[in-house]
Amino acid sequence: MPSATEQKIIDAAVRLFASQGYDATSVQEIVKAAEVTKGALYHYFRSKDDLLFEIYRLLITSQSADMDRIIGLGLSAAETVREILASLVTSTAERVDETAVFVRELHRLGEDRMTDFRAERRRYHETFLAVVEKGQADGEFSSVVPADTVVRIALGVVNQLPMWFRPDGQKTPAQLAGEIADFVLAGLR
Amino acid sequence: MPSATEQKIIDAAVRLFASQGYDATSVQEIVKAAEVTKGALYHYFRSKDDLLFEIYRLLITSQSADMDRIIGLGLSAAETVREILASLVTSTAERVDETAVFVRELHRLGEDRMTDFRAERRRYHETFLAVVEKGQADGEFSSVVPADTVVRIALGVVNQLPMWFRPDGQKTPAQLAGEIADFVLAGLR
DNA sequence: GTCACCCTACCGACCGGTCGGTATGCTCAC
DNA sequence: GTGAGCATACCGACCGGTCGGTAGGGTGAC
Repeated sequence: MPSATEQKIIDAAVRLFASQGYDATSVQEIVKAAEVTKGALYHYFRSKDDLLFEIYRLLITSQSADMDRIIGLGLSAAETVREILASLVTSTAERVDETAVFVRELHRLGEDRMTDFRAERRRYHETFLAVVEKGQADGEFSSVVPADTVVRIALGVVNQLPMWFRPDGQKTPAQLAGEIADFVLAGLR
Repeated sequence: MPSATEQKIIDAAVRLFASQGYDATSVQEIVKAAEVTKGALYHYFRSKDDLLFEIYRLLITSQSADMDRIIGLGLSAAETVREILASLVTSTAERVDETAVFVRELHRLGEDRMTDFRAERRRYHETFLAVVEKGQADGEFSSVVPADTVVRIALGVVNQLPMWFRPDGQKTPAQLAGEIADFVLAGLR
């Protein structure tokens, strides 16, 4: 449970990192935007890197929880794929800044954290892959395109969302989620 | 026609920007890796930003030329989409570093260059879009998923390629290009 | 009740070091 | 001789991080 000050710092950092990039954003800028002081920032975070990592952690945690919940519903392969994509697209659309930072600054993770992260992403990737493969094995999905390529495409699309999705655009996140799910499922027929 | 020195600088910069990011790479590092001096770098490029932009320019120019060439062949919609994707995927696979830098550091473009870039990307996007829309109008493609979403998905996948494609992996660029084209076309049936 | 004692939360001036960029001059092909 | 193609020494701005200090609230001994 983050304090109000901590939350202000994270919010400001996400916004600035998303619009300028991590390195191009100074700690001074963050504290100014968050209306706190440097002392406050370094009271809550051990380093600028730590702050970045906290942003990642919040995002990954929530995405993994979503996926686990959907898998737990025990739906058919097609329905599971649709739900996973819909949940991913809508949650990403709601947090475009976090996702933009995440995608763009991933390489800044240190050795240890990168290892942790890769393990978590691998788990995520393979859970999704298993759903597609099961659908193919059961004959619910076509096997023309290998399952791993399908998963790569599907997750890649979501990561690119921040590049073109605009909250004030014509399509609501839910609409978009539906279209993307339709397209991916069509490719699996 | 860039001189040998100029080329060495660009190559080194691409490699370093791709692995560490633009801001995290100092001009000192670049000249050291390129085995030239700062004087040489600032003889050919007006600023570090200029160097980055030159990398963009080379990539965009070649991609646009590829697309124009394919459109000029006058193939069917399906064949055109397949060729565009195949060409994009293989050329991106051959230049993962450039593409990684491009995707990651886009936001660093200044006002003017960003405007130029958006115009060029818009042109690219709409040329592709026109092909898909024509295919849908002619009944060659399904219209279940709106053309603009299909184009976004297709181009998004390519931009994400550097995140997971490995030149020493199991799949050749050509194989991958085929699979991606298959999947996109399947979604258009 | 109150005062000594702490503790968390926060402040902001300051530091060593690095960065992008420049000024100046050499050298060699033409 | 003169200009393109570099090399080298150097500059001022700014950066992430530190550190001595403070404000204010909780708490337990008396």
